[in-house]
Amino acid sequence: MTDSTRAGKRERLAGAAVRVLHEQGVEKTTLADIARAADVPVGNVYYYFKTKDQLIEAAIEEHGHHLDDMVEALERLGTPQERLKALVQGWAGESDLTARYGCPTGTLAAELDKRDDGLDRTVAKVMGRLLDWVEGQFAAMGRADARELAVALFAAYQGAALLTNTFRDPGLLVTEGRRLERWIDSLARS
Amino acid sequence: MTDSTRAGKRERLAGAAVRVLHEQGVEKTTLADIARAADVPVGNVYYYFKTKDQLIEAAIEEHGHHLDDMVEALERLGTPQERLKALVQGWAGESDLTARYGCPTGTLAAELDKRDDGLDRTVAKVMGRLLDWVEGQFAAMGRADARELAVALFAAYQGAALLTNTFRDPGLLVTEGRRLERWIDSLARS
DNA sequence: GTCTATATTGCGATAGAC
DNA sequence: GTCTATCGCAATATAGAC
Repeated sequence: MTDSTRAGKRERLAGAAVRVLHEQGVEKTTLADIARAADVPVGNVYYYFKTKDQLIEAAIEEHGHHLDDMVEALERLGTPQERLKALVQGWAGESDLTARYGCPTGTLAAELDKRDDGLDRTVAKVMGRLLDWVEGQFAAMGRADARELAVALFAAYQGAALLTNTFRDPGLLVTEGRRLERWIDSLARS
Repeated sequence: MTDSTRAGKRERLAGAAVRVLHEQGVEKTTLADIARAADVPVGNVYYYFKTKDQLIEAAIEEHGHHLDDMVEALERLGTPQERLKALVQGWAGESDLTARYGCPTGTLAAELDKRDDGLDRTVAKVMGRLLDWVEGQFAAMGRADARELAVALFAAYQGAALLTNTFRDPGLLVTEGRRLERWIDSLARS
């Protein structure tokens, strides 16, 4: 195992793809862009991934693992409302990156929907896992309408991320985050 | 003026572009796709638009006029909360189309952000006009935090449209629409 | 297993006939 | 003004040398 294969080129490519796809979007990103970011020769990509679609799929799953790790960290907090508010604070903490490139999950979902391949189903699954977890938190708060609340919270973030990106204004996401925290508190009290 | 130039090929092209760009996305749409939809020969497009970007720009402005017309119709309603609720109902009424292709404005904004040209600023202006109008309605309701509320309402819709599209479930937008209507009512009463 | 050189394709854009 | 034929380029994918 030489130094150049350290960490595995396949993993390097998938990891670089997550970053570059977020910054440039799926359509504007070439295999050369990802290969350069991963420090792997262009033609070599096809040894690890048969098609561009397979590399994108690996990137989506890698991104899904990031989200799973985040959820795992949130689980350590004491109450559901603390966990949800920490989730919102995490989103607000990425407001600068979001202003530049949008929400990684949301932009991916929007773009992949326009393609013929089935990759939009893959992002939908990743997004669905996080949405289910949010629903679980509201359910733990004793809310019968947990699903509807989960959709509302997640949609509020996704929309705020889109506006933040469109108007290049990180403050929008921060302000909306504070509003959502107050909203979560109000639900916990009722 | 022959029959084939009726309505103007330039207008036909811009109008067809609005539809096709919504359905297929900017990147997947070729000039040939738009020309076919407008029933205009491919090469002829360049007589009316010097570049693909200019055609997209014309499509954005055409879409902006649609939104302006919608706002004009809403203006005829008696109270700000009626106008805002009618806006939400209009969004919910497009839930099937939204499940298939997403919000026309939001998907356009997300995609154009990834491009080098300045077209993302053009969509931002169009979206900004609608956002300003919503803000004006909340202000007319006597709310000092009108801007924040406008962002919250618009973001809630944009996010719900994204989830509706991602999960291919029109019901999400309908349910979220009802929640937003109750929210508007609660603001009017306070 | 790794990398280079090249085949292939599809699209934006242009030249120029009518 | 309208349309056809084609150029040029960029990007995916492959063949095959090392």
